[in-house]
Amino acid sequence: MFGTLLPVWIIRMVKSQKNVPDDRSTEAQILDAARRVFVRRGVAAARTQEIADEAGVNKALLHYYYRSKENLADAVFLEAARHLFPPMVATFVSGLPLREKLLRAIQLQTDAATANPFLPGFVMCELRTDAARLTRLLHAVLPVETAQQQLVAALQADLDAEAAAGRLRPTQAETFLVAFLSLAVFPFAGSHMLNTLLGLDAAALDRLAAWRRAELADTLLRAFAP
Amino acid sequence: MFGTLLPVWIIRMVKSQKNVPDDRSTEAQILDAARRVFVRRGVAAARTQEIADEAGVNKALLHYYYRSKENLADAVFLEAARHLFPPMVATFVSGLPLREKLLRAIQLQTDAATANPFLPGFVMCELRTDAARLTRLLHAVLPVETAQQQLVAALQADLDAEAAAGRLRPTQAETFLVAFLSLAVFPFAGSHMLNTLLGLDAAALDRLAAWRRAELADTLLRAFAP
DNA sequence: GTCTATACGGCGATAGAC
DNA sequence: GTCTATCGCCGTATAGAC
Repeated sequence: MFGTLLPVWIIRMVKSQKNVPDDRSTEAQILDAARRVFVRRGVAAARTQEIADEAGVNKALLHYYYRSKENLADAVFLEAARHLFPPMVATFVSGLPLREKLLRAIQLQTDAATANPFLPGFVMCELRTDAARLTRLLHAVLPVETAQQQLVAALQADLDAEAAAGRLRPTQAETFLVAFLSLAVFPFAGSHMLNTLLGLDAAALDRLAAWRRAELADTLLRAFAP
Repeated sequence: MFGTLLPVWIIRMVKSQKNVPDDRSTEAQILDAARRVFVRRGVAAARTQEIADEAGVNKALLHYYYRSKENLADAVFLEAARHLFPPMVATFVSGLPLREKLLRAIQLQTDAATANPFLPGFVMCELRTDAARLTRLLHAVLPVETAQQQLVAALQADLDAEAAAGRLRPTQAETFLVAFLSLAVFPFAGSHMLNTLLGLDAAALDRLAAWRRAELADTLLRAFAP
């Protein structure tokens, strides 16, 4: 259907508007290799040669499929983000009780960070100095403004209801949300820091992750109790 | 006292063993410029030419004083870390009541992160994939193992005492410490993420910082209350 | 101490052959 | 689609004038 001499990024632009399934051979191998190397080295320190070696192809093929290391990093991010952000937003705007929302959100975040350690580090580090790029990537995954408004509005309604019932203090949704994200994301994003700074090894970090799955929702609710 | 033809990094090695005050002219200007450029671009994306321009000196002088970009980044880190980590450890091993310790620690962390946005990002991002370097740098600032043990032991004693008095649930020091660091550090380290993801502007982040200074200690204690 | 000038090597990007 | 060869940028390093 597509001429074999067309650069792949042009084919991809057409396919992305037509739901044509991608060819999952060399292109996917490069993406998998890139994810592994990015996780191992960080994007900045990753060498395209190492990615090519790990994928078993030539360095020039990376350019053929993705045109630049930056695009390759974006593709890795998007693949992971599509599996995390939409379900996360859907959870918070669902009709579930607040405690159930928190439990599901923690489950989503924990599973995503375990399956894909790339995501938190990439967002916090590589995109730190390029807000425009982060904005562009997020808009490829979510209707950001709409999702923000709906999520914050739904959470504020939950918090107001809990406050009216005397189960929580009056609380701003932003405050609660930042506390939630801090407790859920930081231990993954900063695992190296915790390892060196506090001497927490992989086993200790696993225990903490288990604690979060079991206790974080109730701990957070207790933190904002009257 | 030192020959003016000796490379500065050798002079520095001698001075660091003798408490000789550094010359605070060109060398300090380079350090200040490097800090600004590193904060603006991230270390990996920072160009040594931009640092030299910003310091008003030639690129060769960077090599004369610091030998490499990595050494320059280390120097920026050490300057900031010396002002944060030792007082932080001292606070936790002091004889103050737990609530006072938390209030002081939050004050220290907030002041440090405000005065020096370089630190959390540098540790979480640039040192993420180089544990050996982080370890080496920390040992230049603190007796890491000793400090870790004393801090965790002191905190565990506090938590046990509070639990015995019925004011807290039985709590592991590691769990409490990670929760504290998450809530105190993440909003700074991930400010760009919060900005784009949740639409929090600088004013909103300032309000959250004010909230943490005023409320975080009690919120954290409430989170681990019976 | 500070500068100009220059060289080397690594790496990302790219052209062109097949 | 895949490869070889090459270009250009940048960090590092050094020589040498003042």
